[in-house]
Amino acid sequence: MIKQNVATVLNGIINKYLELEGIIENVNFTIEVPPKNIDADFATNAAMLIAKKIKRNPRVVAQEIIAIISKTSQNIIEKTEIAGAGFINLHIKNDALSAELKTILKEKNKYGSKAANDKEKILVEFVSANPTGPLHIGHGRGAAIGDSIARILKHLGYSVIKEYYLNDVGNQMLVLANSVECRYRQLKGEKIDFPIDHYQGEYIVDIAKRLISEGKKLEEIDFRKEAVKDILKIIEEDLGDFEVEFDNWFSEGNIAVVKDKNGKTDVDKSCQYLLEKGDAYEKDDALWLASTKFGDDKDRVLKRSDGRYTYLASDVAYHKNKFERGFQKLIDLWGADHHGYVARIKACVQMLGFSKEDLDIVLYQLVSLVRNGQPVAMSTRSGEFVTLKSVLDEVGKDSCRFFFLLRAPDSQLEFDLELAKKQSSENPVFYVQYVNARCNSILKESRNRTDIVNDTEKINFNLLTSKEERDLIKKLSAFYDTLILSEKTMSPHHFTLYLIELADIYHRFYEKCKVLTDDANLASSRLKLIEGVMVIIQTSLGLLGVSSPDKM
RNA sequence: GCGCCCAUAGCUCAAUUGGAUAGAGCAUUUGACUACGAAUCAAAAGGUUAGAGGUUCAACUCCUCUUGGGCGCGCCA
Repeated sequence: MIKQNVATVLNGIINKYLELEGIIENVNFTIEVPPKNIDADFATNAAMLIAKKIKRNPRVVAQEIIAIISKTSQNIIEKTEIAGAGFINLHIKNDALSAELKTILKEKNKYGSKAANDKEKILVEFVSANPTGPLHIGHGRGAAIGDSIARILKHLGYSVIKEYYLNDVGNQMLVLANSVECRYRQLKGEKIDFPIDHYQGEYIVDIAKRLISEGKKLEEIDFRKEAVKDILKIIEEDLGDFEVEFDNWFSEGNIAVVKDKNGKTDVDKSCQYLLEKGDAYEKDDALWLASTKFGDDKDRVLKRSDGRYTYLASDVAYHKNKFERGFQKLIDLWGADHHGYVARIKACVQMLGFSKEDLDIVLYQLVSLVRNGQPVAMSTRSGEFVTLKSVLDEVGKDSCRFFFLLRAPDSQLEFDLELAKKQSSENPVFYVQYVNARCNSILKESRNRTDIVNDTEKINFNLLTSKEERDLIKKLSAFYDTLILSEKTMSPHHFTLYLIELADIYHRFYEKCKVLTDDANLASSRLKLIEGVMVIIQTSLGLLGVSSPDKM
């Protein structure tokens, strides 16, 4: 949070400066880590932005600002200089870095957290795969991203609920039920063809086999119920292996089937609501959503002329239900192939009286699997799709989750099974986990010494002055920046990149600075730095759902 | 035809949302283990950010067009 402290200080100074210049509006300046060739801890573009507003030379403005800094901010900022077109470069005092390290050691895995009190309630809905088969690898990416977003928001103090929306009614359920029934009949010796558009997977046969082994007779079987039961069990096991846990499973039946005392479902009522409000209308015997009012390409059907509702009608009722449960913010994770639905759902949200920002839709691109340079085909109905389970069994949970989170959700992900399996430097998961193992090894070794000081209060942090040590502390503090950035962009991939960079800086520190030196004071303070590294590595990996082994 | 996303080093991808000389990993070349783990480090090489215009003190980032790719456009889910 060093950056935030600097920001607070600079904000005060800039506002004061603006006041003197008679400028009322705010200036949205940035504080950044300068490129490697620049010798400074942070840099700000404030002077350039102000100069533009008041039409003066940016370097002159910068000069006036650093004059104020040197008068008022000596507790944090060691020195400043002007560079380039008018950047102000800032050098941070060692005391400020030490203080940050102490905070990390004190707060441990709560570092960067905020009090949970008056924060928003957020609902993150993800995976939500139809219960028609095991999860495939695309669902896995959604699971990894959704779960990680939830963990990040939780760490930031939000009250977060993770929900799985279960489409357990409707057309595909009939197909599913019929698929199982066909397999059942075939196993019983009937010569019937299995329809080409039905679910081909072996798991369908397994369900039929179970029903036969339990001695169930054809007439007494509810194939839909039996199939959903077994498949849900499979999905729950897959998610369990992936260490993704849901707080709530929301059945579509709740809103589409369950009726109140007037015989109305939630879907009936929300359609009625829209109709009365004028956001839905009847045409050609169907009920239409006037989504063009809120920027959609065309209006959409809610209820077909044959009286059946569309999927969209359920979705309206479902999102209404979410808001009614008291969530201020909804986050939906969808595969990118659903992007065409964004406009209409955002329209619904606004018709329900909320702002379109109250619903955040994170689209993630598909995963393309590669094995031996050959792309692996993925189709949910072909029967030869790649299940999440098969990938998990092959490469392990940690690699799998890390790889899914390696890229921004928006970019397509190439998942190389052979690479993810490698326990070598080619594999970034191991590169990061190795840091924790190395640190742990040093801690273990340090216990053989009697001259090490353990009490943080008695440590002399001013001994940590080398470039490597300073870089490491600054990077630990950037954990918070990464949290904020991940929240802002709804994208956990910043953490995988952060961890790789942190590991890089740690390994450089390791080469240059021997921790267990003969100098007991120096060794003690460096050990505290190691502890800080472990706190941040473990917390960060935790946010990604990846473990931090003590040894590898 | 219309809409959304994308195009960055040989490959897979970043770039703190408009900042300084565009960065990592892999692959290639060269060096470093009698110090806490070499699953590591140091160094070299690799780029007209698809192309052309525009806005800006500053553009991979914003705007327009062109080219090439992915996806979506049903009273399907």
